Amino acid sequence: MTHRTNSSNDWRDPSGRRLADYPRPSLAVDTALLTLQAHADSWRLTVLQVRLDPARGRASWALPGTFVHPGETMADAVGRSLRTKAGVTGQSPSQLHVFDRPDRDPRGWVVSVAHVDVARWDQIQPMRDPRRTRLIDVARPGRLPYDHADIVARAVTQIRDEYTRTPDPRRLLPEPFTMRQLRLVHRAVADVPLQADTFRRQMLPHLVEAPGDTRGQRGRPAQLYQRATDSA
Amino acid sequence: MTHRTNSSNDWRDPSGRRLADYPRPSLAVDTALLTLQAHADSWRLTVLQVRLDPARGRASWALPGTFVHPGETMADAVGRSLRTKAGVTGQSPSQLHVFDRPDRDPRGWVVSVAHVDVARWDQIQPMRDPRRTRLIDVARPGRLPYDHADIVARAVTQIRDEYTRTPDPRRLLPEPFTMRQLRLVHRAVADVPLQADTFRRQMLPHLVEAPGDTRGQRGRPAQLYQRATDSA
DNA sequence: CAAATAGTGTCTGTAAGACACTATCCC
DNA sequence: GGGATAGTGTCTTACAGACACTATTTG
Repeated sequence: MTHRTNSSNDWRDPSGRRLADYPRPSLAVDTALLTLQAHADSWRLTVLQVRLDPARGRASWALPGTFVHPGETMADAVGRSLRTKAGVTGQSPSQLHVFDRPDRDPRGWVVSVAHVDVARWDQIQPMRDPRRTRLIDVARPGRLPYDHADIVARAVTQIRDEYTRTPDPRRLLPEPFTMRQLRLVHRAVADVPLQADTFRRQMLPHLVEAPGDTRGQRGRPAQLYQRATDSA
Repeated sequence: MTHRTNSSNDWRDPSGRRLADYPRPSLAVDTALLTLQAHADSWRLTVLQVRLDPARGRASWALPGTFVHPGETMADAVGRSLRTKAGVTGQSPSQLHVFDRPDRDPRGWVVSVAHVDVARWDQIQPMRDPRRTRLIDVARPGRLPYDHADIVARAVTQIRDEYTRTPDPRRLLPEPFTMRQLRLVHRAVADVPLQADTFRRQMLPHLVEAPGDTRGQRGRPAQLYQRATDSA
């Protein structure tokens, strides 16, 4: 909607009514925060869930979400919900889909914008309260209320798609990193084996060599890399 | 946001307030309806714009949009705005992006969900009122208010992306069609020359032959095709 | 016949996928 | 040396892009 008007909240439409006189929905955000969890010598891809109102009978889990407050962007609200409900900070989720069935929430007219991001759990774990948060494998996210199972499925598809094009676009790895570290991260996201030589040749055009010494591990020392500027 | 509650609008939060007691944004939809316009013996890709409030001085144009009403989905609102503002029916736009800067609309807190679809103008033209609607080349959409220039750019990118994968996914062509008709439509969307032989070999796996006679045109008659079920 | 469009044969370059091999470290 | 990891050479297959050619119609 786009009528240009004088800049004041006294704006009135042709029938003399102000914007605030019309019914409006509540605006919510829900976030699928996919997390890489260390598991044996690789990673597992899970999704962060938070406990709903523990007073209400048996455990019930959902994606973290909140209503958007006035003066706030959806990104602000996502950050706030992750911080207050799961102790997670520093994420920058992106929009995934808007859920707007008028009857989707029994509390009334609530439109929810689903968001997605990825993080390594070992970088955000210190703030976790295990009684209020849990990490569930993305393949079996459990019973989730509302559209949350749908959100998880879309989130996984979205992130897998991003990770087929470019090296670690969500910056799970700090630079510089070795090709092996990059491959293990991509392996966890994609959930299919990635052959080392093919993967290397796909990624090399989007990487530049970085200085540094990787001796001290088993095997031949590896070259360090950074993301090339063309791959963000 | 996702607390499971009893299904009634009397729901109250821990401080005893109802949903309706919290401030809510107005929810709007805006639609970039890209249109293929016959032009010489090919097509031009344009975007539909509608005139804003003609009483307000010199002409000003914008993408069609409206506020979402209670009980309505965003898809409903998009259909209503296209019908009442441009006389266009039968489209099924898809979500593109949510614009939510708190200060983006001088009338107050307005969150807008941008949508996109494509149509052939010769199929919707009969209802057009030329004083209230116009079609502008997508490369130079003119001065547009709010985020509308951004919406057009995203819409074009989105549609071009869809049309690189599959034959006419938005069903601009009625079945059956010839390879030439398909190529001209894709050519207009992509805005780059498409070589006939390469295009054919890319599309054939997603098409099945259809019966019918195409004699009566210039040159050798062409095979008719339908979309294969795997390319919806 | 010419003009026009439809469709195929084929060459070249590139890249994915796979396997084998070499390279360089730690123990 | 043996084990482990890093990295390269190279073969096969596939396919995009391009050009040339054949095929079938109208006028």
